[in-house]
Amino acid sequence: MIFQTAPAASGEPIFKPDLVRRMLLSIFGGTWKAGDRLREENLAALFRVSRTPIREALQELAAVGLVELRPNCGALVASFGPREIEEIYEIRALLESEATRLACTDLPMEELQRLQGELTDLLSASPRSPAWSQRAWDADRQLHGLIATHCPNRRLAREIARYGAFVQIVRETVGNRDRAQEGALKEHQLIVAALLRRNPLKASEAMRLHIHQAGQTAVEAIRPLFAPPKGRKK
Amino acid sequence: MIFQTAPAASGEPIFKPDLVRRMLLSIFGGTWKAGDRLREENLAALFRVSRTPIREALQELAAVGLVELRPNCGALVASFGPREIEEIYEIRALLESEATRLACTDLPMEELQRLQGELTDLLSASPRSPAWSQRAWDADRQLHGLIATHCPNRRLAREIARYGAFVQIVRETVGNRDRAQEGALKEHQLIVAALLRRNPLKASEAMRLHIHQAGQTAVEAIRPLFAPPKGRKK
DNA sequence: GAGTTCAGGATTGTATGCAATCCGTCTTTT
DNA sequence: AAAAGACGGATTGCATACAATCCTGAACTC
Repeated sequence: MIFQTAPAASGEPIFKPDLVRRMLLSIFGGTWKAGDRLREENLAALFRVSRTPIREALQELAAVGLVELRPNCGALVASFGPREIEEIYEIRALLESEATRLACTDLPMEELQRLQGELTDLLSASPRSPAWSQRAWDADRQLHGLIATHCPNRRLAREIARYGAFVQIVRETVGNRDRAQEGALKEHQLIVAALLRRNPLKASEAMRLHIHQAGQTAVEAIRPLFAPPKGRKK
Repeated sequence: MIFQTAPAASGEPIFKPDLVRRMLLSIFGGTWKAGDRLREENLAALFRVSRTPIREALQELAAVGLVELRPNCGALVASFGPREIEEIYEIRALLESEATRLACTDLPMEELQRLQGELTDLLSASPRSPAWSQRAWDADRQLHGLIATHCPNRRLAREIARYGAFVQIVRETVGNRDRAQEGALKEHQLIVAALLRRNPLKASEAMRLHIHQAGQTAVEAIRPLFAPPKGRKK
């Protein structure tokens, strides 16, 4: 098991935001395999709710592409291997680099400088404790969030946010890898430096590279989970 | 999905997609204004169904961004003026230019040559009849469809298809404008020529410009509808 | 008179029951 | 015996009923 997957017969009722999230974790965590057919009644029993919220949760998951909803045939779990992860990061790289380019001139200097300081602190900190990892991820979220917030194309920001769930879950799956995090922080420094110089193209390209790197890390971390072909290919 | 109602494999009247499409047309057609609060019970009465399919349709519309779904507050019709159209075309330009770049080497020569011939025919045809417009739109769809089909990043193709609904509806709103269509055909020629030369960067850039131009046309066509807040709406 | 609180109505969220549909299997006919 | 059609179980799609929540407004207190 990759990480703590939800089910396990807790007697407490589940509320909708949690419901979607828990189903998402179950899907991504490997409770079900790609191509599995999810039956509403089973899910309803599993999560202790009726079929109605289950159906709505499935629709939300289908909108993000985690399940395929076929009329009168139920929900099929989408495939989610290294290839799909790579595709997602390719799209993220596109969207976020563009957002970086567009937001570059609007980003408040003081925020950028604060982030720059935080990045320097993090990289010079000696112990790579879990707390350090947490701070590093917070810094990552702050940078991406800052750009999304100041992106003049609101729909673009929205599309980026759509992929936030994936990123979050991939992170939880990948786990804390100091080496990768350190690399990410250095890439962040490049981005912030370009933003401070108000150089949209440089910043955009730095962001593209950063997400490309993150994608490679994620793919490498996930590949072993899919490497042993345990037969269930079809 | 939402538009491109099921490929007519079965001629039967499909209920739910039809419902979503009708709501979509109502929203975009001006039955409701931006910010209007849609109440499920009213919609249910209007479309003669119960609230359950209405809720599901609203979720689908929310997934595409046509309504904003707020917990316990119902569905708010999203704003849809020139600014939003511009944003959409900006994103389309990003996605489709990348898809063009990725698909460039895989596109079958014969299809490209056929399209090239069709474009030449269309541009040399003298009468700009409605039939000509139809053929021109078909050629447009074929080009974009061809690229999406051969795009190795399947999720990217899926995201592009998500915006197909907007494109379709914007077209119906904008109507056929010969001058714009003629320009689009010439841009198509540039794209196809680059694809035939297997030049991904040139093709990608040509696609980006093409969609940018189409976006400008759409914005100009839609702006007058929003300039005076008088009743172009019912 | 203004702010607060509580009650009532209105609206969304959830549960359950029923109808329509699909798939597997068995029977019947050629 | 093989193929085709029909029947039954299983599952999704829809409708209705109920519970929880939110907004409105008015009355009450300070």
